Amino acid sequence: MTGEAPTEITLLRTRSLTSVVRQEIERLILTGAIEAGSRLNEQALAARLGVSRGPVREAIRGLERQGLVVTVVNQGSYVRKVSVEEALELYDLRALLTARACEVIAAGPPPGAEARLAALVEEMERAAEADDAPRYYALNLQFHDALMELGSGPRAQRIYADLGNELHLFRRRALVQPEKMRESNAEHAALLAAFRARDPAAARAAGEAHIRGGKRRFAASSPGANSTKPQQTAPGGHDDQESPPQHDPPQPARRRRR
Amino acid sequence: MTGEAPTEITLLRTRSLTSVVRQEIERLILTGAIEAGSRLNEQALAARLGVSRGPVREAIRGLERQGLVVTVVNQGSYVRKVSVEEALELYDLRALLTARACEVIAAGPPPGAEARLAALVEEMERAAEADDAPRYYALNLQFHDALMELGSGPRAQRIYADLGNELHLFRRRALVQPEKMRESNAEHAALLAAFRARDPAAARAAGEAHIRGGKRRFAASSPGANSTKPQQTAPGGHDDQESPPQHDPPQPARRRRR
DNA sequence: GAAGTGCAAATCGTCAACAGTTTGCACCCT
DNA sequence: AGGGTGCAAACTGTTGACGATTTGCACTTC
Repeated sequence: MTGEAPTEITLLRTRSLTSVVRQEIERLILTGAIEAGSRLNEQALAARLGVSRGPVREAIRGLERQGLVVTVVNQGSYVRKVSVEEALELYDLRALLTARACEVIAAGPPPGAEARLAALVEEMERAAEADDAPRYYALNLQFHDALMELGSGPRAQRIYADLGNELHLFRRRALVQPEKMRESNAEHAALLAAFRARDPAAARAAGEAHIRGGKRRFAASSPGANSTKPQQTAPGGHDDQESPPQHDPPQPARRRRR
Repeated sequence: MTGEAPTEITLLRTRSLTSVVRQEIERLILTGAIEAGSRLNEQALAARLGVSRGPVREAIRGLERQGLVVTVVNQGSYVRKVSVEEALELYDLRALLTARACEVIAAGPPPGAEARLAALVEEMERAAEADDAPRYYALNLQFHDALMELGSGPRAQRIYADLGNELHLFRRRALVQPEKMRESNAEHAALLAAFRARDPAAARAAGEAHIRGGKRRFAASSPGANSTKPQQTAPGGHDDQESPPQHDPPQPARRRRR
């Protein structure tokens, strides 16, 4: 062919296959196409993506470090299952980062920051009135991303994003309920007011309160918070430093075929 | 069995080769044996560790996600070089996490926590008086790890550890100066006092102040904070999402042989 | 003499294959 | 009939090899 468009082949020149594969697997996990707790079959994934097992394995290692999957030695990799306790900690950490970002923004907001945030709050208001939960959800995401972008460095933003992804793994993300949207957006408005007042302490408090509110709403909608033990968490304490006395079958999720 | 000691062979049964390789490469990087900015030669590493290139590549992917190395497509992986700006952000984030941990500890210290921390401060005091910087450094590390362990969840601890590792990449860690040790340990003592007083707010402030003090001491000892641009940082904004208009040779660190 | 061009070596990215381990079913024994 | 054992298939872990790209030196040319 003479006039080749930027097809897949062309993309491979500027981006490693491993990178593409990881992004795709990550997408599959986050959208729930792979569902938490299930096994990642390497050759099945390789076949599905039309590549060899090498890139797939490398991609999985990255995901492992990212906290999305856990791997058992001669057994395979599983999509990580976050327990209630872990999810709550994730909320706490996000609260910490958000609060800090809000503090910074209030101390010296970049030009256009307030207008941008105000516009988002405005749109969320309309979405809430229309009971358009998906739209509210998307806007809310944008709002928080903007918060982190305006008030944090790149490293903090990445941590925040990673925490968000991990949170997705908590058995089917709790959907926002229509009623909660107004409550949530009221907190957004309070945050905005603190920004306008140039009050860092108030902004920090409002930011933390907002995420804690989200945590509370999350905990309330959590399905009973199944009292089973945290069961399958990250292998070692640090990551994989040493794990001598610990070897429990990740879960009885059977291999399905044969 | 006849009584075989846990030799290398035995270890391979319980721990993937990739895991061992990654830990080793990480050690090489953190101890400075590989020095920041230099290239990671895959087959050289493979030969050195006595394995094939596969595990080495997988290990590098993990390190990449961890933020210790950056990879350019058809060129190779480099030990990441953190700029002054990035190092300062890392300090900020550690301050955030430490402050939170201190707050939690002061709110309800686990049994034995205060005694454990007090003992460490005591030892650091003696090390400072003896001008034993290496020992002080090690004890200080223990102290902060203990802080995180006592006042944070596992996820926060891992983030903290990762940030610490990244900080090691800032061109030859600034050594603690004899004089600074007393200053630093005084802050430790203040923290301890806040714990004993069960004053979360004071503990939080003291914790944050301490890390900020460390940041200040670090910035002061920073070699001029070379005013060159951040040059080689993480490729894309988020990680590797998309990086179309960016392709600068990581650095003119030449390939050395031929 | 300096800049541009071409070639060859080194190295990365990817693939296919081999060995070891785990797993699940079927069979056998009690 | 219930439980234990053995075997075979599937899958992971690792290796070696091939093709593609980059890079640095040498040569040519202005």
